[in-house]
Amino acid sequence: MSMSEETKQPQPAQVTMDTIVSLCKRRGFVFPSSEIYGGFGSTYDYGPLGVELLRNVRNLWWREMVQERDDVVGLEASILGPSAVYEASGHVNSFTDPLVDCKQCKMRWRLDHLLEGQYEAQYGPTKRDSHDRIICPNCGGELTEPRNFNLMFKTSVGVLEDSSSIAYLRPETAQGMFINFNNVLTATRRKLPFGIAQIGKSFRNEITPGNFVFRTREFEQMEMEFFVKPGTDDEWHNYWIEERHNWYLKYGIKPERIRVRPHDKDELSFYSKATSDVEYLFPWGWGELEGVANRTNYDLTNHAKHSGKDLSYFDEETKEHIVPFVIEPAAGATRTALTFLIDAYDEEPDKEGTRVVLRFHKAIAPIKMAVLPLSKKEPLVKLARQVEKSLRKHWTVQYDETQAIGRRYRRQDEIGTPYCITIDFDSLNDNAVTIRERDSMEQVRLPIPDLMAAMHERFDS
RNA sequence: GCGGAAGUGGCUCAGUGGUAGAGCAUCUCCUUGCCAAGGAGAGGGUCGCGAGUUCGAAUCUCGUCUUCCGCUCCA
Repeated sequence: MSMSEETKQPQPAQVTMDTIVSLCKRRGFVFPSSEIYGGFGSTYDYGPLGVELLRNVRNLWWREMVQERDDVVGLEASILGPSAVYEASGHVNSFTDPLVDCKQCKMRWRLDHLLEGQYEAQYGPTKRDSHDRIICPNCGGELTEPRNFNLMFKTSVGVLEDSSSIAYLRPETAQGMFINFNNVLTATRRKLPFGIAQIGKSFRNEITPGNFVFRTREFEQMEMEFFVKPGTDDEWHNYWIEERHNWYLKYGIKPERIRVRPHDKDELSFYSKATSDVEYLFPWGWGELEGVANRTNYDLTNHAKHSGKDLSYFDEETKEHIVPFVIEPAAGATRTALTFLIDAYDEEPDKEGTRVVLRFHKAIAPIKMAVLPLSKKEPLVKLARQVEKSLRKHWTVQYDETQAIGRRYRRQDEIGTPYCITIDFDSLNDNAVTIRERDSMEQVRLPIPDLMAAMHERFDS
C-alpha cells in the first residue's frame, strides 16, 4: 500500500473507550449496573442523560420507520415466549455454538467453524491427527469434546416445578412479528409490500460480551420485518440497505466512519439468503450497527409448518396463495446510542486546557437547551426561571446559575447541548436574551416574545 | 471457560507493612459578570469483597467478584 492510499484509510475515532466510559459515568449517561454490589457483568443502567439520548434514538427511528410511512405498522410483542416458537424459528437448534477448547494451549474454537475451514486464512487448512480427530489449529494439541452453548436465556413458567413449562427470553424481537403476521394482516387489511416494526429488549447469553454497551446480554433492538412478493426481494433488500445507511448520515454520523459490508456466503445466519451490515468504525475497529437481511420465507414457512396455521398471503392479482419474503433491517438501539456518543465526541484546545464537546445532531442531543442567568441576582433569576418554565413545555432544558458563565458553557458543551440561552442585566430593560450556539459559538440577541418561535424554527425543520 | 493486566473519594491517579493523599469535579460564602477568573471554607474513601499471616495489612498469601485485552460472538 502506498503512502497516499494509506492516508486515505478512514481513521477510527480518536477518542478511547476509557474516555467515553468515564464521561458516561461522570455526566450521567451510563452507569455500570448493580455497582454498589460489586457490579453485574454485561449490564448497564442508563442515567438521566443516557435515557434521553436513548429515547431520542428510539423516537426518531419509530417516527421515520413507522409513523411517517404508510407501509409499515407497529407492534409490541411479549418478551417471554414458549419453546414452540423458538423450536419453529430454529433458535433452539441453530442458535447454539459448539465450542471446543484446546487442552494444551487453552485456545477456544467453534467446532462448526473448524469443520467449515473458517480459520484457514489465519491457520491454514483444518488439521487432523492419526485418529482423524480435529486438532488445535494453533498448537496441534488435543481438543475437548464439543460443548453446546445455546445463546438463549431459558426459564420456566408455572408455580409447580413438574407442571411448569420451559420458556425463553426472546433472542430477537423478530419472531413477534412473524407469529403475529396473520393478526396484523387481518386487523390492518394490508397489501404487500408492508412491514411490521418493533422496538424492545432482547436477550442473548453471549459467551463474551464486551466493549462497554456494544455487546451486552440484555440489549434493545429496533427491528422491522418488511414482507414482499417473492421475486421482488432483492430489489427491496437494496432499497432498505440504502435507506438505513442514509439514516445514520442524516443524523450526523461521519461518512468516512460508516460503511455497508455485504456478508460472505459462509457468514450468513441460518435464516438468511443475503445480509449486508451497516458498520461503524469504533475505536477498536469496524463493528456492526445494523444488519439488513433477506430472511426469505424461512420464518413464515417454518411457523406455518410447526403451528399448523396457514400463514400465506392471497395475491389478488395472480389469484395465488404465496408466502411472502422478508427483508429485515435490524438495528441495536443501545448500540446506536453509543455510536452517536462516540461520533459526536470532540476535543479542542482551550485557553485553560481542553474543551470537550459532544457535537450531537440537534435531534439526538439529550438536552436541547440550557437557561443561564448571568448573575444570581434576584431579578435575573426570576426572569430566567420564567423563560426556563415556558421552554420546558416543548424541550428538555437544563437550568444552571452556579459559577462563572464560561464554566457553564463548558458543562453544556460536554453533554452536547446545542443552545445556551443567557439572561443578562440588559434583559431586564430590553426583555431580550442571547442564544449561544454550541458549534459556531455565535451569539444571537432575541426578544423573549420571539424566543419560542425561534427555537421551534431550529428544532422542527 | 482459559491466558495476560487491573480494581484506592464522582473522575484520573500517587501511596508496597505503622493512625488514608493529590489534581480535577461537587457544595457554601464573598467577589466578578459572556466562554473552564480570584479568595475563604466544606462534604466525600473501613483502599472491590471475604478469609489468612502479623502486635499491626491499601500494601504480603489464598479465595471470590468485577473490569479491560485476546480466543468466541454479531443488534
